[in-house]
Amino acid sequence: MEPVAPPRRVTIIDVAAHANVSTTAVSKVIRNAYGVSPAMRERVTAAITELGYRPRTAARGMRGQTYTIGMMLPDLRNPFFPDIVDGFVQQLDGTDYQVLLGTSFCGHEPESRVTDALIDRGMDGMVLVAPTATRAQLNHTAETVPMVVIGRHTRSAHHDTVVDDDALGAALIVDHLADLGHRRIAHIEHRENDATLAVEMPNSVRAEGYRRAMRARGLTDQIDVVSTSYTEEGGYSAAQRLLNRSTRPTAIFAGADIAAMGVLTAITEAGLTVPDDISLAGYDNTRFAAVGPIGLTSVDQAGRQIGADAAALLLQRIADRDRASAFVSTSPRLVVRRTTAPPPA
Amino acid sequence: MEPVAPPRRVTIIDVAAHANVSTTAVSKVIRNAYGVSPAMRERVTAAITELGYRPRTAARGMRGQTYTIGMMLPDLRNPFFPDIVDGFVQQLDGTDYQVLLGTSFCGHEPESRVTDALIDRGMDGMVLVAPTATRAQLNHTAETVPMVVIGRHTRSAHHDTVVDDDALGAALIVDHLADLGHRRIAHIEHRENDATLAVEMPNSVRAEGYRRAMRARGLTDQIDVVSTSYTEEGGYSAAQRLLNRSTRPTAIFAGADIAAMGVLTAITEAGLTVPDDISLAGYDNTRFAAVGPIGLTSVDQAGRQIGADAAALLLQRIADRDRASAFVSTSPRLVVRRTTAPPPA
DNA sequence: ATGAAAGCGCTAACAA
DNA sequence: TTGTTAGCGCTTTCAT
Repeated sequence: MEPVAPPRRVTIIDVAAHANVSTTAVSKVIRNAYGVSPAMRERVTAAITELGYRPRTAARGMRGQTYTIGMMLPDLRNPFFPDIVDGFVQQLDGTDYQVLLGTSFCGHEPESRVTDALIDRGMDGMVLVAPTATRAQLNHTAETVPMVVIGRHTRSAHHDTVVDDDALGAALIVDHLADLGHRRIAHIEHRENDATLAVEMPNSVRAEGYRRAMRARGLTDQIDVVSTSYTEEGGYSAAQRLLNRSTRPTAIFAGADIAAMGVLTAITEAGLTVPDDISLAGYDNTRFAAVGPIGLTSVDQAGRQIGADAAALLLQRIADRDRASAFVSTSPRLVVRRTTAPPPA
Repeated sequence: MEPVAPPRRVTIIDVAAHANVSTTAVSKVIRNAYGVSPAMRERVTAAITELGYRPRTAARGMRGQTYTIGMMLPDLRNPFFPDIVDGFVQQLDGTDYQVLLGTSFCGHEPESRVTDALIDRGMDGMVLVAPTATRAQLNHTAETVPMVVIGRHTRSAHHDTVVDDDALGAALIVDHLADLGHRRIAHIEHRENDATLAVEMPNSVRAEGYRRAMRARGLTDQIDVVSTSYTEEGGYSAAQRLLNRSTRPTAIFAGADIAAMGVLTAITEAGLTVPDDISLAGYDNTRFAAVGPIGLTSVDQAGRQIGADAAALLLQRIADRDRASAFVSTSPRLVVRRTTAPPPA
């Protein structure tokens, strides 16, 4: 028995022949387009079912639509991102769109490569989560394809934007810690070298919000920011540095829960206890913050809602590319758990 | 100023015209195909750069290749999966392939929908992580597109398979706990209703490995399995049930770290302490297991290696679809931390 | 080594 | 309402 060639895929032509109609009719039926009689629709639908026909996206893509939405995530390890994805996907449930994720793993697949790859694949729409591209690049992309940006603090006429009020969130933490009596409150930020980006990226806005809140509480001389990345390793190494200070902070505010996890490890290894020896707060209120023995004080930024908002905006933009752009800012909420307490006496 | 139409994308024809050559020549250059003089290559490359040309995947897809590999993940929240993705993507680094992720979020976007969507989008290859499709479905898919399956304990002539020896991993935990003196060791499994699938799914194999190991240690009458899902919520509710038993277990073996996190929360809420009151072990050795205050005893199954192996196999299969299929089984490793200790006296 | 031209499977403009 | 047909941007014979 010789190897059987993989059976050719069923095309619109097969369906048309099987139903004794034109390919146009079939095309109209699968697109729910205007101008098909009920009888025609029924015949075609029957043929489609019988033959198990599914349109090839590449062919449709040649004519404009791929029914695919691309999502760019900077990092799959940060447990906050799945919340966004979840809200996004759920909002799209019931539509014809399929969400595909591209991820620029910590740099060894640069963001622009992923974004370009998504464009080259003819996405009908794109969502970029905390992109580090320049404004010009973002606008350029947005002129090519309907786009929503999550996390960047910039208004653009070309794309919609959904952000959390990161400055407020940071202030919530600083005020909470200051109210508890802390003065030496350190912050761990995700490094941002580009000065232009710094005013727009969520990580930088949190850091700046921290500084401002510290000043507002009269703690200007206590401002202490360590730059690393929003990863466990980043939090770990940053905490090591902080714990080695001659006078170590009584509280650490990590800009992301994922970094706070690394901080916890470093604190534990140093033989210290949270919150007796040192207080710790995170950001994002990921599910891991709620885990029993951790009980991390954090800031909730409703990732699912952010994702859902982004999806709704993207659908609108796909429907009308020229509609005025929206800028949605959601309010964060402080979630106090057991990692924050008054400083040791 | 009227709204400017989005500039038409640069095509191969533009490049050909700009370089004064045929489109064939351009095509050959971008594919590194045989039969291009150095001079020709240089001219074309220059034109491509100058015009910023990038081929449209849809058009290439019409002729066979999309340079895209689809990855189906069952759940983005399980922190073990990013490890696999990471290894996979890194192995593909330097090739022309782009990895795109489809995810079937906890069922509200069923697995088959995602798989079909990836096929319809003309993926050059696919990786399915812990798919729940029937063998027949998997084989059918594999006849359509080069495919690697991660996690299923079945040999197939049509696709390659990469698995962890889950039975051994489960035994490592049971033996470890039994050696510590535990007898009432409960297991939390990810439910599998289909009896046929049960012998193939990693979750079921872990549960069966647990049972076998218990019997081998003479603990047959202590076998206690709670079925939920490998999620935090699943672990949480399962633990609640276990802690309400008239005689509660002295140790819990959660089939996944993510479930163990929920168990920790339940234990904490019950006012119990780990490992003094009760021991806990997980599986996957995710990064969260290592976090300081947790220190979860777990089983390492080298997700990055699994991902890398899968990628290597997939590349081979794309190059030669008829090559004999491989079945790679990796050995798990016990990682003892601080959540396991002898049972209370 | 190079180029002309057919065609992949759809959609949409136009005819009937 | 229904069908005919011209492409979309590539790749790939097949000539030259």
